[in-house]
Amino acid sequence: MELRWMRAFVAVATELNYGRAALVLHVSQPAVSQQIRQLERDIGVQLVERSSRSVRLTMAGTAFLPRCQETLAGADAAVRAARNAGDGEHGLVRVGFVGAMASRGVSSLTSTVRSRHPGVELRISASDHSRGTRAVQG
Amino acid sequence: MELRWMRAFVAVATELNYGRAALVLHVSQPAVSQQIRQLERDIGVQLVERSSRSVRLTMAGTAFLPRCQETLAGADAAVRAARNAGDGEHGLVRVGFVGAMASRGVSSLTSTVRSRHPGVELRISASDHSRGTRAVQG
DNA sequence: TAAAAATACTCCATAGGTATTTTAT
DNA sequence: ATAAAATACCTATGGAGTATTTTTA
Repeated sequence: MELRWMRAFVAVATELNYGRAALVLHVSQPAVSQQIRQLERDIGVQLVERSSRSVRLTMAGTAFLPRCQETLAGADAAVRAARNAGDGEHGLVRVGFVGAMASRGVSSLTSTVRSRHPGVELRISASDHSRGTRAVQG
Repeated sequence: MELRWMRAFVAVATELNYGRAALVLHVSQPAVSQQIRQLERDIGVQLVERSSRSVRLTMAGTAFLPRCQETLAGADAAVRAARNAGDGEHGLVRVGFVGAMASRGVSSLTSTVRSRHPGVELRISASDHSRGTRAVQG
């Protein structure tokens, strides 16, 4: 099963017309024909009843449609969730250390942070006096 | 977004090891690498933090995983629903008509039934006497 | 006969495989 | 030194396009 085929099926089921479905999907009409055939081959069940004059859904197609839409919506939600969680995972973080702190495992810590948050620019500065050292995010 | 990539991601997130994920997916290890890279390119966010010694999920990957599993489960459910609805849409149906019934729009009716339920073998018989005419499904 | 889907074919992109290299422990 | 992922490269399958044919209302 591939989402491409599901998208094609939803377009066809919605438009009930391969040509219009093709326009919606921004592909050619034969491409839609092929996608539906592959989908049907994959499932092993005919979903669309075609003639040169009308397109209808079979019972299987009717049962498939809402689940298909749910799945596509779920995929979109998954992508949004990932992008959303990824936001904030970039920018600049400045970190300052004072005195002996600077030599105690800082480098392994920074390499860990750098590999785990590769989009974040991390700037480390060691200093004897706390003046001028600060952490800024964004 | 394609389900293939989601399947690869779930395998990697589960195994936390590209080689084992490849075994689960029945593909080679470089294929898994490529699928994850395509997935990340598609989403535009890094999902997996790799080194030659460890595989971890980023925050985005952690957020993506459960939604991904839901989506894959949804796709399976959609396929099952279609197959289930398709069941019973095959077999043999014998239909008999008596007298004038046989000539009143039967052929258009049968052609409609045949196109809408292509897996069903439909046998029509016209008869003057009702003896021997019956409907059987299965 | 006209509108719409299927078919035939061609081309390109993507998927996947093997061999090898890089990297981190 | 070793185990694991990345890279390079090659091949093949699938996807998509154009042109054409078939079908049915």
